[in-house]
Amino acid sequence: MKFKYFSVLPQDMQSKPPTIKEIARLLKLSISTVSRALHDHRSIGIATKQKVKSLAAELNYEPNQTAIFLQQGKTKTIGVILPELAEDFFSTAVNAIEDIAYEQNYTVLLAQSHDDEEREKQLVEKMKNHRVDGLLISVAKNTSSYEHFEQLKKYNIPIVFFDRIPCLKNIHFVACNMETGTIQALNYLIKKGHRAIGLINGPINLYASTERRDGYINALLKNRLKFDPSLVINCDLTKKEVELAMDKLLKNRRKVTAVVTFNDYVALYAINYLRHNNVKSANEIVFVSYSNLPLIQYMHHVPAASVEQYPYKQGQKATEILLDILKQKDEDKPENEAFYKVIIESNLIENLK
Amino acid sequence: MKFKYFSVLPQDMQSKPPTIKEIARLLKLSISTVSRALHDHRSIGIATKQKVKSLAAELNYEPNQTAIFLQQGKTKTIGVILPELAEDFFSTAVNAIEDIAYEQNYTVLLAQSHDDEEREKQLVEKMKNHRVDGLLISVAKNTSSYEHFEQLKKYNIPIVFFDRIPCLKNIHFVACNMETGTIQALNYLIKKGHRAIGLINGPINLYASTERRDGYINALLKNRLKFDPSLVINCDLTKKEVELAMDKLLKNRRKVTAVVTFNDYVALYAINYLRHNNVKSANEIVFVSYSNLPLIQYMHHVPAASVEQYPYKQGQKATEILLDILKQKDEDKPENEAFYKVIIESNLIENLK
DNA sequence: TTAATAAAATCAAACGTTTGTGTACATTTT
DNA sequence: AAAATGTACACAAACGTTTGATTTTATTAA
Repeated sequence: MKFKYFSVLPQDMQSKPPTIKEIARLLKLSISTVSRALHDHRSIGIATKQKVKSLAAELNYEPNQTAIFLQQGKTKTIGVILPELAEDFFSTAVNAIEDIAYEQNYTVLLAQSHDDEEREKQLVEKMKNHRVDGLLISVAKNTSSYEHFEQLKKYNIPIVFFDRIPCLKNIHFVACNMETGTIQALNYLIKKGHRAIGLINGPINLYASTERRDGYINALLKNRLKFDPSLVINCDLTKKEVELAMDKLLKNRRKVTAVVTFNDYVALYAINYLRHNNVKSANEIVFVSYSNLPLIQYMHHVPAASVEQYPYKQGQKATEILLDILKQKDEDKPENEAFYKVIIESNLIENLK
Repeated sequence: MKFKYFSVLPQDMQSKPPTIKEIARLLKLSISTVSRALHDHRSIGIATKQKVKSLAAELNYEPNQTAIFLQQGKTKTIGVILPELAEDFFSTAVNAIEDIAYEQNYTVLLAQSHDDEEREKQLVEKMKNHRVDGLLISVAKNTSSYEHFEQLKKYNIPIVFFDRIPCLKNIHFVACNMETGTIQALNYLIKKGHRAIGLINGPINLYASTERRDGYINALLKNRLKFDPSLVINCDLTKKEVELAMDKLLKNRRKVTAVVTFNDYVALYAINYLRHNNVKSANEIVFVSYSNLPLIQYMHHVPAASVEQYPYKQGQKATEILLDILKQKDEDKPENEAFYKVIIESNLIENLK
């Protein structure tokens, strides 16, 4: 059982990674000297620096991050919690987050809430335990209470929300203004002659839903059309509810000729529903959606236009803000009580036929 | 500048998170007693345990993981490096990895190589510095040298490869046997009467490409058809090269009536290429691909069948193996020189029309 | 030569835990 | 009554760093 400890170690296997302690011992120097030598501290002689560095290289020394984390009280890690990686919007945002974070030597601790509030809470807890320096969150669509976020403030862990942001006053966030995009979408449809335009919207508690609704209403009013509430249907974005919503729209007393959908997935579900139920008007209904799935161009019935939400830009901006906050904390700047509130304008993009 | 340090702290803001040290001080106990009390150690009196626990709860104490990491020499974190999160195969695999890891109280450090060997190397380095307990990797498609993986062995960080595995002897891996699926695919096509079947394959250095090729050849031979090398084309899976490959197949002296593509994306690119170039035979060519993109059902020209590669199962299995290895290490089991080599059989799944 | 200065290196504490060992005191055994 | 056992706690080292304060050594100025 214990025999292996008596075996002569074959070169490097099994041997613990080298530490500055080890280097110090070998070179008959103090630990602090080694540490400072490796950091090019001015109070260390050039000759010593050389010796230390070359031995470090030879031993393949790598500083133990966990020790540094403890010592410095930070982990150089940012946590990211988002609903669903499989959604293109989020995986693109993650690309940006990773890019920026790595640039500044941060690591990314990623986790998915799968749109489950309970899991989201657990993840926040986990991130806190892991002592991430900061957190980037896009909240689950049915998250209704925000205490778990408040907790982090007590731990002095800054949060930057992006895209799916909670309705709270004092938070940092980056989001896309969906209202402008929605107005563009409606103007586009109205100009094409559509009058009965449906809106398959998301959950009522999402700010994104409110924005779409507001844009929808405002555009109608600006165009001197009256707003018919029965043409706006909220759903939880699942396939089933989308189909129900589409069905409701079809049964509306007015003949709906265009539908604006919360995102490309909703559009897909709706279009698919029409096809599979052989709805006669299937090809007559024009869709406009949000999000711009890259795969959309390969679909059989392509939405006429999509509102681009700039996921990369959002992820990028959110990360930059978070890192900026962290930097300010490092520099011990007086607690800045201002909140970053970045809003990116959405834009309608017509899809090539 | 320094004024704020004199201010009376408003309840909890700014104050450092509580530690067991703090609890010990308040309760006039030793640090070790507090630690043991929180761990329900048998040598601590029940009354003391009560006092400690209730104060801990009151102060909202949470153990500082970074300290524990250092003390225990492990981080309860597994690193995951994969090519591209946006690919559905990988995001599904990540779902499994997260699920299993969280179940066993591990955290996941995720990073994408974007199929860039250089970046992959940097990430491996980063993971090593972060002292992840183990690594899950699906290698970049153009990775040709494997020294960066060898390095980790010296650090005693186990690696489990999944799906995209390198051609190395002594490694743990989970992969899908693409040969069986490929044979099924060819049998399917041959039974339908196809004789000139093209194969748009991946990069030559990927094992997955070899498997597909082998399955392709074997199925032909078993069916007493002769193998025509000009019908097999390797490419790097980019849209451009796929189109080139498709073009080559069209120009082949034999009239290709079916094409097997490396994955659904390749199929999409190929099909799209046919459509956009108004190739007359576009609708006559039957496609069979791998991977089963969930969105495939919404495409205008759906591959007739797909070889399922079970990304969730692969991710799950790989994580289980890694955690198992870690557990064995914990229990100080004699270094087991056996390597896990799990192979999951792929299966052809016909797509509903 | 001696004091003052600069340069180079060391000491020791700290970060927050865990854990092996030591030590009181009370309780039981002989 | 002395010895053995058990209970409940404290002490201190360790994990690998960083860093303020201090000491040693070499260099320069007076």
